[in-house]
Amino acid sequence: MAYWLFKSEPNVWSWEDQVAKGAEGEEWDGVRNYQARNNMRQMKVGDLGFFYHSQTTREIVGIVEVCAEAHPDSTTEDARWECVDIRAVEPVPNPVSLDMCKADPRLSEMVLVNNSRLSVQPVTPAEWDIVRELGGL
DNA sequence: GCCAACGTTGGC
DNA sequence: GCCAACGTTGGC
Repeated sequence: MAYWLFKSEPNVWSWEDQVAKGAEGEEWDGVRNYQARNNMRQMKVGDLGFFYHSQTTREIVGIVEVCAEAHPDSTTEDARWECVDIRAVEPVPNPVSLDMCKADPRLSEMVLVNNSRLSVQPVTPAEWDIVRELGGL
């Protein structure tokens, strides 16, 4: 079981959009970055992830679960790009902002803090627990 | 809206 | 295979 973080601009695909998809889930398509794709290739069904809103509120707002492993991205003909499907599991009661992550010394190695441009990131089990706790879960 | 950081592309 | 130019992302 591994942990991840998915970043999305809420005006393009928000947590509310993800929740509306329900248990069926939705393709995490549109990723055109090799590092992010390689992360998705490593995902297994049942892996959990944080859902992060970039650009606007900059906070972790929900928990998602991988419900389909990497497959071709339906939004391109280019066979290089693959994506997984994810479904919403539960909201984070107290969204965890980027500032909160930066302020917590235990999260100083978090990819979100150090490489803000990577859109699909790994999260360590220790970071997972800390962020859940900060979020009130 | 600006700009720094980063990734990708393409000429050589 | 290097590197300059360019495009994109995302925090501020």
